[in-house]
Amino acid sequence: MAGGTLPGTDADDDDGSDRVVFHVDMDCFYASCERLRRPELAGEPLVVGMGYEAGETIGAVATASYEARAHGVESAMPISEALELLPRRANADPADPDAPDPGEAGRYLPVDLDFYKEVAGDVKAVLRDCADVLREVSVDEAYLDVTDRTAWDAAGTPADPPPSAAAGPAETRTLAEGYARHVKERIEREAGVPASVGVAPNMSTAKVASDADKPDGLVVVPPGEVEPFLASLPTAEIHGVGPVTERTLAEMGIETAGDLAAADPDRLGDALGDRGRELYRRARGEDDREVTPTGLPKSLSRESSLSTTADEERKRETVRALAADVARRARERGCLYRTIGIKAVEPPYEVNTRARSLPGPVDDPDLVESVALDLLEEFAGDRVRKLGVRVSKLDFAESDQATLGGFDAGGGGADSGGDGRDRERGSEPRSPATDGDGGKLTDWVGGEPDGTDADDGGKADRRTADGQASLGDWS
DNA sequence: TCTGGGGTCCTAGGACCC
DNA sequence: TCTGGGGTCCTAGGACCC
Repeated sequence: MAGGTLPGTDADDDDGSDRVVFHVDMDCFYASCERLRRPELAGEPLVVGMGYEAGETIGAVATASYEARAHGVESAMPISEALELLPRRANADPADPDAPDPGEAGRYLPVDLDFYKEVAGDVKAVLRDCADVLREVSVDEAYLDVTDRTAWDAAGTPADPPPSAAAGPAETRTLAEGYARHVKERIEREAGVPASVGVAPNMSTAKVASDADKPDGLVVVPPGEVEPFLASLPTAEIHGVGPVTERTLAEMGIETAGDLAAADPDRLGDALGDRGRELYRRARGEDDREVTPTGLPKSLSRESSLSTTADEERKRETVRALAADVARRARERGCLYRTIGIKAVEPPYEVNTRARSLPGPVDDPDLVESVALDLLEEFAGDRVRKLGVRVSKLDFAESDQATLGGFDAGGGGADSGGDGRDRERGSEPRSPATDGDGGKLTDWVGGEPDGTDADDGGKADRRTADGQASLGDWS
């Protein structure tokens, strides 16, 4: 075992393993990044909108600074609604008596993900340096297993008065708390953005802890205090409880994590399936998931909203663009895909998905387009408000190392983790369509959505409805 | 809350195979 | 021809997360 650095870190745990898990959660990350490069925005209400363009009212709130949240602006809120709560500061003209009060106005900026990824790269560098196992959940969130770097032992000398931030009995400060503070301060110093850190013996509790005192929080939940820490929280605070589950639980009389922990697991299982039993365990602080490094993606997709339309050419044009983009990203990341799908959202908000699997993995932009367009045919004549294209059943085995980590070298770099390491190299260098067994192309290119044409011995009449595009690659 | 974009995982039914 | 059960793969939808 690598470095049982501290006395008592290794095998003294009674209940199997007292791991030390950190959950690091950047505070309103996009807003913090904007302030990093525009310090004059500090202290001002700031809204970062996705799908937003300067001066427009379209899009949704990706991140609101805490100052903006004080005005009621929330994540995912339409920009138009946010603007009613918090007018644009640009409109606050002191000379105009009708203009909003500058003190009651905020800044609105569009999302600049490439820049945020650069900053996230700095954060990631600190985290990698501080932990043996790092799982990046998203651009602004990660789990660290630091069991081998610190411990739950009480910190030695109570040199200074407890900073009071940590939950739990302040008098029992632990080495883990000190280490978390160190990590937090390094992030702030080296990346220039604030983070909240939750410290606990497992992932799900650490997650809740990082959320418990945002922003700039540090909440430590030692092994013995997990259940009491969780007990008073509303069920929605438990990771995995969304609006639907929250309602279901409430109907069962379960309002808090404490209620959940005391509920009958079989009853939860009946109501919610395996998830119910899992949530029961989490509410009790039981979570033995290992912190594992971020893996490679399982799917890649693009979608975009349209003003509701039934215009066929408009829909097809949108799908073509989305398909091209998805295919390009797949190629950049050096992955093949075996399933191509679309999403069509009809008003008011009916989500439809259709997908078709291929005989073997491919990297073929033309095929993505033709299959996506073909799947779209089913919605001919329907009004849609959003369209999407997705590839899945990804296969990185054949990818050349060069492109694997190669999300554009420059600004965009530092993409989410999973830089292609590990991965049982699948022995056979698979090339597109090797195991394709030739026939039945019509099953997935051109032709009717399904089943028709009884595939008569797979004669593969290579000229199909409209899928001529890339069949060549396959025969 | 009339809803932006990129993901993950789970469930359920059907096809197909043995 | 009737029939059981198990396993796998596929598609579609749903809930959830950030």
